[in-house]
Amino acid sequence: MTFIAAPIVLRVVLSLPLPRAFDYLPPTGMVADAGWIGCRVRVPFGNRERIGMVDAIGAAAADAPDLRHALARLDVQPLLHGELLASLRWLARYYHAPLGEVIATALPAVLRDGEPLPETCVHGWLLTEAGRTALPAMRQRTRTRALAERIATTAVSEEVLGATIDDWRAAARALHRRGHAERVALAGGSDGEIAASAGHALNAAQREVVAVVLAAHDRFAPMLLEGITGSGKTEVYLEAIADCLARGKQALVLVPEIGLTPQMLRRFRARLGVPIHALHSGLADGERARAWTAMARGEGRVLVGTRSAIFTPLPEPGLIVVDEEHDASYKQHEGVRYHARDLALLRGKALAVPVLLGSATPSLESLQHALAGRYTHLSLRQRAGAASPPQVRVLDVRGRALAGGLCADAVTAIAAALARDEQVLVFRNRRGYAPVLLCHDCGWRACCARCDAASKGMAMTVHGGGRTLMCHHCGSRRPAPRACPDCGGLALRPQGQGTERIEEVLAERFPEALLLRIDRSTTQHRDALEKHLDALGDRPGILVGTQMLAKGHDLPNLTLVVVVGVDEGLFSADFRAPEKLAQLLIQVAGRGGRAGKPGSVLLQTHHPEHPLLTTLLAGGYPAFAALELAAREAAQFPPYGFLALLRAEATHDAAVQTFLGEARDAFAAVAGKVSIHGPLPAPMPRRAGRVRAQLHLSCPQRPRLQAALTSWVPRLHELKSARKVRWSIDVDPVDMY
DNA sequence: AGCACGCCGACT
DNA sequence: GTCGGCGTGCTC
Repeated sequence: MTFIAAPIVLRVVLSLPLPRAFDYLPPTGMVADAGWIGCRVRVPFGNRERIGMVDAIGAAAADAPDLRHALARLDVQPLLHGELLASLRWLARYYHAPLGEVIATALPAVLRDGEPLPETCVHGWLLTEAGRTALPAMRQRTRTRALAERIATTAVSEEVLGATIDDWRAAARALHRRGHAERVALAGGSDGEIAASAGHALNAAQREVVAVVLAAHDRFAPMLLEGITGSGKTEVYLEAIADCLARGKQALVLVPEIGLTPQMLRRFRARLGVPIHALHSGLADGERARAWTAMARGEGRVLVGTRSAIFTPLPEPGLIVVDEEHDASYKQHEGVRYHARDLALLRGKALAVPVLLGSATPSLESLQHALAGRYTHLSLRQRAGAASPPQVRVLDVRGRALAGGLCADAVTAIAAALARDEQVLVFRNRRGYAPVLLCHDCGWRACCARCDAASKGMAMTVHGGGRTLMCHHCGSRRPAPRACPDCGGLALRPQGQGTERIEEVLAERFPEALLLRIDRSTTQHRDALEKHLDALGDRPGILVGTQMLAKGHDLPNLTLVVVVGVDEGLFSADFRAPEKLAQLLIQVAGRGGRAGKPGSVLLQTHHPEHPLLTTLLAGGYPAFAALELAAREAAQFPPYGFLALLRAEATHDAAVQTFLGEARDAFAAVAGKVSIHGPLPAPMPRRAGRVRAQLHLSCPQRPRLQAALTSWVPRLHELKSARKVRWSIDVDPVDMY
């Protein structure tokens, strides 16, 4: 009897849109064991080489093709292991993305490309013997002298220098040239240069919240901290992190893209007295890898980062904080469409640590968990400072003349503010909403009869050059009316029309005023935004902008906010539009009126009596949220139902239709109780020449939706028509389009 | 995703 | 007579 042992092979995942692994023999002369799992390997792939990750080891399948050898093992110790690897596997299953793509998304670029772990030791600067001799003769009051004095007796880390001396690098170079200073390696993580400072004195409410947070350590404890603007949420985070550090644990802090500012990092550093590692899109690849590695080695104790920071290893986990947890930037909008806040909860559970979600305007998902008792619900309702809340006024624009989208009262108010040498923000709530048909005379808007009956309240959007109305939830169509069915007027127009000319109109009306436009095209990055706003300072002027202006950066001289496009949030094809509108209004209102000057907010609308508006104004966000949650429940929208989208995009409409049609046919076999709608055209064409459409899946039970997706997605990969389109699955979509 | 192989139009 | 269009198929 012959006994042939099947060779032990490496099951390797690669960064490919293929839902499978590839088998390789270990590099020549090596034997694979379980210790290889989570290590990177270089493998031949076709006629190229790629970096992959060992997902598993096992016996070669009997029908295996001729296997090739991996070329090299790149990690002695697994790069990914334990909780993080398990969480990534979960993520791949939940979002129905190939594990290789998930890993490529999770790893810093440098590591994904196969580079070794970077050096993480901290560098500092120290005066040389010659430098110490020369010090007394150095010119007083120069940066160079200040630096020399700082580093005369002990080395100071570059991080601390950066935080305390402006432009220290030039000074260091100057000293180095003369042989007066040298760069030295400090023991990793042992940067004792900054002393932790005591926190601000907390008020009673903050103390109470902190006590609850501190009591919840060493176990999974999801907490929602609902704190109005200026109530001191950050102080609570800092107390919790300080406590976490005192217990010898690491803390991970997620912030929205706009929220990670140098000021914020300085504040953390000063309060906590340890180096703060930062991770955000503005960082060079090498720096990102260094921060990741420092945390992985346990040298880094606190990491503050944006969305992708949720993939940082935490060998000594103590706490995860998600600031502004409702922020849409936590959801990835391409590739693996994960939600960092949801992953924070997943990891917190796996790591058995508290997860602190904070927001002035929590997402309805998180709020619902808190109200149902699944999250500890904490609130801070008083402003720490003395600023009084702004006065909000609704401007009914029905039948009123609009110039570039602004009504006369708004223009008058702007003129008055400018006359007082104050600043004005004209905020456009235009986030790519599809145009809903609206009667300017009476406020009537086109609604889907079918979906309205199901209490979904879906607005219909204008298609076919204004001739057709379409519901983007159920797909039904009907011709657009010529006259308003309610008032018989002829002022039907797509909402939002006309606001494109806001700046022109403002420039004509206020030729003397400083006019600053802030949007994606003028302000690519938040640094540019900060610079624009710094340059503006306190000078009187008008800011025109969208989302970007809603938060951050104090503008003490801003006293008037005019909001245009409120109706887009009230009536939209996106069921999340009201929630986003309410969050924006609260945030924008928070921008006006500081330092004793009362602010005012003007809301232009055709629906001054809309319950969402009146509830928001009378009862604030909590009252609004209660109302909106009830509507979501009636319509079985999240968080009471669960959604997934199959998105497809191509240059030819036929390719998209064919693919989605076949996908829909394939779905019939796996549907169970999951409903499917579509193909629905995406109402906002992203780029000319490309067509986008999607299938909507929904189900009141998450497991059923997941089960259907699990059987369905592999079939999608096999569809021939799939190769002619770009497609992706979006589980728990945030933006419907 | 890349990349190769494979059959049909305008060019040195 | 070739260069090259992107359709289809594969990658351990």
